[in-house]
Amino acid sequence: MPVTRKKSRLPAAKHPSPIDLLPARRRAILIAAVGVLMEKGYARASTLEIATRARVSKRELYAEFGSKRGILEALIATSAADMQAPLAPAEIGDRHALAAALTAYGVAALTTLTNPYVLAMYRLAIAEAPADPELGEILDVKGRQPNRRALVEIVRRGQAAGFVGAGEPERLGQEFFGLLMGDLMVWLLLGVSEPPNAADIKTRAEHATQAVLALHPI
Amino acid sequence: MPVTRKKSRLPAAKHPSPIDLLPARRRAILIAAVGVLMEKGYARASTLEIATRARVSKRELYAEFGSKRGILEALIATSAADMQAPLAPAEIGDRHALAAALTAYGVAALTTLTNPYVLAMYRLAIAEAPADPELGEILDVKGRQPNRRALVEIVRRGQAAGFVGAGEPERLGQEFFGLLMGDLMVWLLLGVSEPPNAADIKTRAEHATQAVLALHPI
DNA sequence: CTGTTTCGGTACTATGGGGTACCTTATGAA
DNA sequence: TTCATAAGGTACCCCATAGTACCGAAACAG
Repeated sequence: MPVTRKKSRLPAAKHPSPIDLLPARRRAILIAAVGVLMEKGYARASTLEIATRARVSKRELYAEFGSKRGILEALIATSAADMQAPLAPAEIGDRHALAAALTAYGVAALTTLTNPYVLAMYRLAIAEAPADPELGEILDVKGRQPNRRALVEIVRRGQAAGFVGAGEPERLGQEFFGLLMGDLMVWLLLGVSEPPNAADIKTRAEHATQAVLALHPI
Repeated sequence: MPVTRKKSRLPAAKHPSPIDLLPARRRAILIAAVGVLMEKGYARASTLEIATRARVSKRELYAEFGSKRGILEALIATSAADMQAPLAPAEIGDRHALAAALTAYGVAALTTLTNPYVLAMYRLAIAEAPADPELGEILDVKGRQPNRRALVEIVRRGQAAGFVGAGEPERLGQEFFGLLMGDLMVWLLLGVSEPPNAADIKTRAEHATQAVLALHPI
C-alpha cells in the first residue's frame, strides 16, 4: 500500500533551525522522536512507535541512527545547536544600549530555556545522566558554554565602555542569569510550573537587567 | 543458610531524619533503593536488585511498597520531608542578624540541594515527570513550598524591623534564591558540574546575602 | 526484457524484569 | 505433639521491546 508522507508539524522555529537542514528521512525520524520522547520519556518510548510515527520502518530508523541512544544523542545535539548564542552583542554606545543588550539576551535565553521542546531535551539528558553523562556534556559544550560566552562578552563590552562597574564578567553573568531564571527551570523540568508567556519573559529580563546594573554601579 | 543482616550505612544525617524513624524493614529497602536508583536511574533499576541489596525478598518488598513506583514515591516523600525549612528565622534585632539569617538559610538550602542524594531524587522525579507529574508535586508541596515560606518569613521580619527595603517579600526571596543558585542545580542534575564544597557554599550564601541587601536598601 | 543490486518491510530472537502463585518454614494454640 | 495460620522465599509467567535476519520489491543497467 502506498504511503503518503505527512508534512512535519513541529512548532516551526522562527528562523531556519539546524533541524530544518537535515535530510528528509532523518528529519522525519527526529521529529517523530521528539513527540514520543516528550510524551513518554526515554525508557517508555519505543523505537517502533517512533518509526511508525515517522512513517518509516524500524530498519530505516536503525540504518539512520544505529541505536535508540543514537536518536537521543542526535536530538540533544540538534537542540543544543538550536540554542546557540541568541544574539551577537551589538555595539554598546551608551548605558541604555547595554541594558537593551542584556534584556535582549535575557529574553532570548528565557524563551529558549522555557520552550517545552528544549525542556524535554534537558529532562531526557538529566534522566540518563547516571548512565550516560555524555548527553549532559553535549548540552553544556554546545549549548551553555557558547551562550555564556555571549553573555560575558556583553558584560565585558559594557565594562570596557564604562557603563557597568568592574568585577569578573563571569560572575556578573552568573548573577544576571540567576536573577533571570531563579529556580524556574527546575520546576519546569519537574512539571510543576507553567512556562512563562512572552510578557512574563520580558518583565523578568528587564528586572534582571535593572538589578544587575544596580548591583554594579560605575 | 542463615543471613547476617548488615548494618545500614547511609551517610548518617546530622539529626534524626525522617528515614530513621521508619520500621527497620521499610528502611532497609529504602536505603537499598537509594543506592540502586542513584546508580542506574529509575528505568534501569530492578526491584530484584533493590530487594537483594536490602537482604529482603521481592515478596517482602512488594508487601511493603506495592509497586516499584511505590518505592520511588516513598523515597521522594521522605527526601522532601528531609529538606524541611532548614531553620526557623531567628529574632532579627539588627541588620547584621538579618544578614546572618539569610546566609544561614542560603548555606542550608545549598547544602541540601547540592547533596548527591537529594539531587538523585530530583533527577528521578524529573525523569518521570512526563509519565508521573505527581512526584514533582510532592517535592514542591513538601519541599519547596515550606522552604520558600521560611525564606519569605525571614525577609518579612527583616522588612518589619526596617533592615531591608520594601518590596514583595516573595520577589525578594526569589532574587535571593536566584543569586544563590544561579544555574548550578541544572548542571549538577546533568552531571556536568561538581557539587560545591562547604567553603564554596559559604561564599555563595554570603555573596547572595550582600547582593540582595544591596539591591534593597532601606 | 532480463539480471543485478540496493533498499525497505516484516517477522523474529533474545533479554530483562515487574509482579505473583505456590510452596516452605516459623509461630503459636490446643 | 499436632494442627492452623501467618510470613517468607523461590520460581515462574508474561510482556514489552531493542536490535536483526530474511525476504520481497523497486530501480537501474545492459
